[in-house]
Amino acid sequence: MLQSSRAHTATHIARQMLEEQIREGFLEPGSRLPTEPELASKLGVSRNSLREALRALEDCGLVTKRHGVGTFVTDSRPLVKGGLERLVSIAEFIAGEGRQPGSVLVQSSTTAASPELERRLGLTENEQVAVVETIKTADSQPVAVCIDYIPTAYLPENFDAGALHEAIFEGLQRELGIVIKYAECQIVPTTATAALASKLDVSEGAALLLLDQVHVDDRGKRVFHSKSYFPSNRFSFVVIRHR
Amino acid sequence: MLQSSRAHTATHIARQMLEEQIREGFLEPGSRLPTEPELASKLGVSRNSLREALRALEDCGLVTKRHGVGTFVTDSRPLVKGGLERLVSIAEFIAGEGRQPGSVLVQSSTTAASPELERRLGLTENEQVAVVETIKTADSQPVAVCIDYIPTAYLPENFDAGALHEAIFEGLQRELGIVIKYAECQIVPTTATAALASKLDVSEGAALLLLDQVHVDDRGKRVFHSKSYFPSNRFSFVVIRHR
DNA sequence: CAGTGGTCTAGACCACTCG
DNA sequence: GAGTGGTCTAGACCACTGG
Repeated sequence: MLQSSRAHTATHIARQMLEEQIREGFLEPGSRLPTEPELASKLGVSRNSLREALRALEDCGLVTKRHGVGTFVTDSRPLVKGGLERLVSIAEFIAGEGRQPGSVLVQSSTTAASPELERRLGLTENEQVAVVETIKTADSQPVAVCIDYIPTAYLPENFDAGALHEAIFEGLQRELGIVIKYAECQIVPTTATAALASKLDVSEGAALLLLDQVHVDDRGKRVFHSKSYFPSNRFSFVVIRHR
Repeated sequence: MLQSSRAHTATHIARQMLEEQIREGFLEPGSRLPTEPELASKLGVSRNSLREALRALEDCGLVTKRHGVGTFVTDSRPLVKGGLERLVSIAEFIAGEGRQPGSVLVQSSTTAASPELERRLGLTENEQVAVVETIKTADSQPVAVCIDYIPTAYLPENFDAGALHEAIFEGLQRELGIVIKYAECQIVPTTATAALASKLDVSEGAALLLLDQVHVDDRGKRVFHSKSYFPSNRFSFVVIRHR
């Protein structure tokens, strides 16, 4: 019996075994799984743990439950690409697509927060924010322009916010102990201004996707704001919408 | 003790009581909740049920948990508007914003499925699809153009697919017993063609958001495809992205 | 080390679906 | 009515955090 590096928990064990059997094709798409009590005893876990595992698989779209009927292996292929529900950095996103991520610093400065920023981040008046603008690349090709707005109040004296540009999540955690837990992401279609067009190597007026995000830490504090611009044809974002 | 209409389950009871106390301000933002065993006994439910309730509240962003520390009332305001993770019809979405939804049928016809459609819906060759195009309105103002593609194989002989245009989810369920469970939604920024511009009353080249969706039923079958176009300034979509 | 949330178990009963 | 998933309970132990 293979043991994976970590993940001893009963739920993980059940999830892994089921997922493997489904992905390897031992369980036919469309076929019914054994009943929950049966499966639980077969896998040597409690029914509760099994149910947690099944829930995870259902979230990934691998199985479908029907109350009073049974649990079935989903018979449509996975298909899913992006998965916007998960908050990952652009670099992680690019790496996940099998390409080489890069980041070019365009500018790093400090200005007064706009009223809009004050509202979004819950700042008091007259606060300063560090503004860090970068171009993200995949295999050296520009794929996104990202502008981060970080209140200087959170940063140490004379801290160079530009140093965070390559990996802001990791940087905040390592340098400042701030753990980003989720982002509220507003999805806005827009068109390329001349400035954005030249940075992204698209024509002016081309369709862009703007992800306008407020990042919140594990204490519920809104830590920073970011705007990321993606050309429509160079990235594909997907969300699974449940009824 | 108030009883709400339905929702007797222990989890729902716990969730409601906590949510009420948070929203009414009896629990200060940022304050710590009692420990789970305490809360569970106070609310008269098992710790397991309480934990399910807390998980739901965490998903809504009302509370935040920190392992080994406690559970806290999130201190940022809710802010959330759209919530793209939930699959709701455009009419429901509009009604949820407090406006009057409407639907105008533009055309209803039948054609051969494109290769792209065949791939997305897993069709065999030479299948026919019903194409239903509508303009969705909010308080009589156009806010979206929606085109649905439904394989005729799923429809009864001589069924008028145009009849579904007002409420396709309900129609499919009532007429055909098909229950849509989720959609795989691709998010695509685009610009208005002349045809779309006139229907949406925006200028040509204006930024639009296209939600390109494949709808899947409770058996994992991909039932129909839809494309919905929204002007950027008339709708706002939000996703909560968790790390 | 004490206190917290995270996970697990075994057993019970409820709610839904379908023949 | 038989069989399925949905929910609940009580009690136990594990894993993390912070003083």
